[in-house]
Amino acid sequence: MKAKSDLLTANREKSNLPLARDRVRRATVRMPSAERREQILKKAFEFFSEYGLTAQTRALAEACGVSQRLLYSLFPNKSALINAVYEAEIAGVFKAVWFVQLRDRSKPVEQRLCEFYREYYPTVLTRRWMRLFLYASLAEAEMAPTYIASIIMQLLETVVEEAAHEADLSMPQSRAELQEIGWILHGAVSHLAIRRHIYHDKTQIEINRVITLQVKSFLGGLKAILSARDKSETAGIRPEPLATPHAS
Amino acid sequence: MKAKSDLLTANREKSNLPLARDRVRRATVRMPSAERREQILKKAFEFFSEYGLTAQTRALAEACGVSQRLLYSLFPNKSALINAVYEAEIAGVFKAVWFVQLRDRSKPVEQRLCEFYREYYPTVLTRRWMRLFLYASLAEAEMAPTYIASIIMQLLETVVEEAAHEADLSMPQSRAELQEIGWILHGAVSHLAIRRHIYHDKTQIEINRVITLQVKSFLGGLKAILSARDKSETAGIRPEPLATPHAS
DNA sequence: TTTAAAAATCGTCATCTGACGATTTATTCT
DNA sequence: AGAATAAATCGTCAGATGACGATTTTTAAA
Repeated sequence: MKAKSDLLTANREKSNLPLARDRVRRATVRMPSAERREQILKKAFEFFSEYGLTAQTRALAEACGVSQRLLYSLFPNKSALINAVYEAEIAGVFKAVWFVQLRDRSKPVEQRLCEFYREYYPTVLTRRWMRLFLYASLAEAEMAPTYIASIIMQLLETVVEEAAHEADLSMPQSRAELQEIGWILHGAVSHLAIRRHIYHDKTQIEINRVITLQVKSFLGGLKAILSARDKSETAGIRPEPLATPHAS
Repeated sequence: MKAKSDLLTANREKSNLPLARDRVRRATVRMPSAERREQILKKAFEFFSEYGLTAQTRALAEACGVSQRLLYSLFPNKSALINAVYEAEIAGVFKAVWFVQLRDRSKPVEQRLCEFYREYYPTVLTRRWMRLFLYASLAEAEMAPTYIASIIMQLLETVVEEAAHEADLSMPQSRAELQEIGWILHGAVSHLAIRRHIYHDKTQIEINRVITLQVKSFLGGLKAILSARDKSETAGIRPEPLATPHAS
């Protein structure tokens, strides 16, 4: 057998010989190109996130119930198609309101963080999003950094600033350190998504419960790595070398 | 151009026409098959972790300086080759001593955890290890769970047990919850590796510094999610419903 | 030095795969 | 209804790509 072991590729399982008659069901209805384009992008998102960026256009076309050639009428090439999917489904899902909600000091930070991650997790860190993001990051060097640089960095700063403010802790000395601290929580939540969606972790504990644990742990831990705030300053990064002393 | 955009595949960059003469340097020295096998496995590790499991055997052979056919004399097929790599380079790198060191109560847990992760990170969570692990996890469902189930679970329990013991905190009610708590730290460190090796994070903060922050944060946060220990018990999971109360 | 076993390569097959010119089929406009 | 336009498919090309039988080359034993 010329198998190729499904470990390596992700072709349609359709080994059933495509006899001339009874041909594969193709586009039954004619759509305006823009609409069909959207439909294909949607399917492509599912498809590539499941089988990887190296999965074949023929298989995608089949999944769309459309001829492979049509893909090339709507997109100049495979790479452009993938980029379009990435643009639509990866880069554009973060909601701007989240920043507002995270800064709403009428609620305690713990609540704000829990609420945020309980929405962020099922909205952004879905199986499809995670997988496509990882496939893209592994293959291409630019995609992940773009998303992270433009959005996550801002998020990390907001989270740490709000948490530090409420606990009366001084902000980290440098922006880099601030980000690493923000990543402690954001990384834990992201890794939770990776475990569940990529590593197929079977843990049954409810997501919201886990997020609560992570948020509580983060807020509690913050006191151990940031020094108490010297009354005066309000927010913003002060290049004050208070620093966290190295340990051991 | 029939490009295929290097986003999608990972063929040798050798577009330079392989003129008949001046042919590619091939195995100059004859090796006993076992030795050559090892050499190929080593290269294959670099190769597949860099370009993904779908990268081509011809390119691998070239990287090895060996004919493609030889690969098939040493391994029954590509899939078996990949499994051999995974077995050797992914599954077998965890050092048993680490468990002993983590349980050495003559040192404070913070020190033990820092020392452990400062060794675990550069030993296990290397660029190659991470990338191959992810490629394999994305493609195959069994690989990650095997590693995680057999080793990491045990690690998580050790970490939480040691940390809880030193801080006089009661152990979590269930094994599942214990693991989720252990993942807070382990996930943060793992995600750090993902950021640096997969997302190409440019942060310049030294790894050991970050690990210190994460360990401190974890230990500090533990007090916020585990209740103080009722004097008596020593260790091991007690199915005592002390539990961490749900929040918000 | 001869010779046999092992190591390594050559050459090739069958299929896969991205790409796209040519053609057909459906829809809309007059 | 007939023509023009857009939607979709057919069929195919050229280069990949896993696999492997046949052959050559090296090494070491006799």
